Amino acid sequence: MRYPPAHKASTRRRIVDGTAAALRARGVSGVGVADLMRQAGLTHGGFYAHFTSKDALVAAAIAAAAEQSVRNLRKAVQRAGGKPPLEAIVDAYLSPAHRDRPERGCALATLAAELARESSAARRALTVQFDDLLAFLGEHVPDRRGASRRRRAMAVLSCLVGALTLSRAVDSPETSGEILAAARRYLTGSARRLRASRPATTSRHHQRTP
Amino acid sequence: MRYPPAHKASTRRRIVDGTAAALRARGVSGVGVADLMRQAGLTHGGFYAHFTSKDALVAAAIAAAAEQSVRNLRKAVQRAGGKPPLEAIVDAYLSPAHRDRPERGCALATLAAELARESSAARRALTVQFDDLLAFLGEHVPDRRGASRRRRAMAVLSCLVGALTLSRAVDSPETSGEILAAARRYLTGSARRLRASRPATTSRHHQRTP
DNA sequence: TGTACATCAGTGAACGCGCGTTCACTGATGTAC
DNA sequence: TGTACATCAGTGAACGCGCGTTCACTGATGTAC
Repeated sequence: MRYPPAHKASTRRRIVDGTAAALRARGVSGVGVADLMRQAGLTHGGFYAHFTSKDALVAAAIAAAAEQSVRNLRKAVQRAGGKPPLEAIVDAYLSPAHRDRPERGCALATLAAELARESSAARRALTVQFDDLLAFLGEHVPDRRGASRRRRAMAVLSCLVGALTLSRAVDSPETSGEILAAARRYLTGSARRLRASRPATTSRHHQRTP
Repeated sequence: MRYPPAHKASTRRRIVDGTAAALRARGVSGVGVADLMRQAGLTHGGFYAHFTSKDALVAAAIAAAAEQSVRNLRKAVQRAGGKPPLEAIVDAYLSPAHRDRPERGCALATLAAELARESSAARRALTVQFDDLLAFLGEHVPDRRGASRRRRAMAVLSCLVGALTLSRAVDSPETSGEILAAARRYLTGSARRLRASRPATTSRHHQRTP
């Protein structure tokens, strides 16, 4: 069964991508090595030719999910038209579509609580995702100074992750929608209030760290 | 081994309380029936004389944890002195002490993501905790109208839960502390800004729904 | 060009383990006579 | 007051199951001669 040189790498990618989705849908303890291999069209025995452990696969899958998340939010900013970028991000992140498709969404909302308990490569990968998202948010937050930009990005990200998680956890669809709407309004409202109090910087959404 | 009439109830309470702690420390899939019974000084066989299933115990434990959470926050408000109640709540919820003791803390932060995936009695219990915390926050939020009070309480709760979860997930102690501080500042700052813009209501923290 | 061999991604049986749940049993006590 | 029996919280062996991981093996292909 000798395969072309790129074959193994493409199999690996298939396993990682499938895991990235399954993981966000069912959590780390909700996915099994055998399931994941079957999903990639393989049997479980070959798993350890690709990864040293389940944790290593989970870490790789989180890294893949993280890239996808940031890419999606960048797209949302580009598609936003006249909308301030931060508003576009908040609307996309706190949309019913994101809530209803955890398998394609932000891994922080689905995995942070579970991974907080263990010290693993997976936790490391999740921290990297956190840093990436934070840097991305920092580009679009209305503050001027680096320190306050980082602070606000952290607060906004907390709100995003918390609201999405709660909107998924609550068992009433009405309440779920209310949570998303309330957080959207709170986040974009407080940015507007800040811009209004500092008219000089109103249109500086795209400012970046030097 | 006939026991006094109150004996069974007190055993049940011991199991529930132990589970309420273990659950928040290790998650639903991280605790086993046998462990929990051993922790209460019993063997696993007697479990089903007290509960119909693991899920039923988890639901009871979440209800117990919820009561404790709200009680703790009420205490924080009473102990606050001159501090606005909302600020006392935010400071208590986003304290390093709360972060470092998940087993005594808010169940939303530890269990929401995990329970969002299943429809169970446990998820129902968590929704009740959400409603309780929301009502409690609603008592102390700076808004006047009921609808905007509920909206703001939802946004604040989202921020609290998200920041606590992220501060536990991130693997750098410095970043963890920064997240807590940033969310504290954001939440109390935006309430202050709102109060400042409506001087007439500055001292109405304790106002309640009629 | 033809033959023998090395390679290595993938197979499938097996491992020890912990899980939630079931069930026949125990034995100290309260109750009936 | 003394004896026989019912009660029932708790015991511990056993169940089927799925888990992560290991390992001897397969077999189509590229390479060496």
